Amino acid sequence: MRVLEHPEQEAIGLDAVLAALADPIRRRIVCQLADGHDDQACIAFGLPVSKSTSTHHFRVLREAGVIAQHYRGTAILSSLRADDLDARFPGLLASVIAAERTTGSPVR
Amino acid sequence: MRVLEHPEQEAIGLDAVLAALADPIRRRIVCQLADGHDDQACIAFGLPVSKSTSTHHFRVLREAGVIAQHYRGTAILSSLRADDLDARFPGLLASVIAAERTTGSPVR
DNA sequence: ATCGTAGTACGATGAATTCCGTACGTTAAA
DNA sequence: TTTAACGTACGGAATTCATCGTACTACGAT
Repeated sequence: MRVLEHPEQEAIGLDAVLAALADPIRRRIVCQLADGHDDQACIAFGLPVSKSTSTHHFRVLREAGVIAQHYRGTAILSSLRADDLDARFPGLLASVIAAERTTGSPVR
Repeated sequence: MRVLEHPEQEAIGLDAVLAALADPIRRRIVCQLADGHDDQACIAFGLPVSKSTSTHHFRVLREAGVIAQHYRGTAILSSLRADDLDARFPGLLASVIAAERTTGSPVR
């Protein structure tokens, strides 16, 4: 089983996090995770992009330290690293999610 | 005197704001403005880039709606649009500034 | 053992970004 | 009026990014 690299909490960088959250598709993923959908495969997010592009976006989020991923069978389950993010950048994730909810495009 | 375009408060986009704040030079500008240095010309920020690159970064911040700019003589004074940002994306600017202060590179 | 599903690797492409230097415009000061 | 200061416009080079298709691997189910 392949190993999925995750940055340690102290290694999470503001540049990477903000850049990761600057993309609407990635914010959509984050919002769905925040809604509690951390038990579904990447493919089940219904993103309007190809499978390989989807892989790319999940990887950017993981390498930035925004999400954690682990295998379950052939699927990968993702979850928000809300605690790590809030410890390092207090309030940041919450304000971005709130902003996306109020001004972003509705999902579907 | 040339006109400096600024987006209306309702037209400020989360994509543009996050992308603008994802750059360390631009966060440095924002932090200096938050420190009250809104009475100095762009050139006085002591940025480690050329004059034309500096112009570029200030323009990105202005067009994203993060800062306001107006001429005074040949100089341009910039200020944070903290109220507009907080109205549209509550808490976002504050958390980014706090994050930059605690984890970013110190400004000289 | 075969097949299907979830995701990855790789390479390509086009668009956007970062940065620079040079030349120019506008305004204030000498 | 001449000069200096501040910023812009433009063009170019290097880099990064989002996206895709195709081919592949890993795992589970049949």
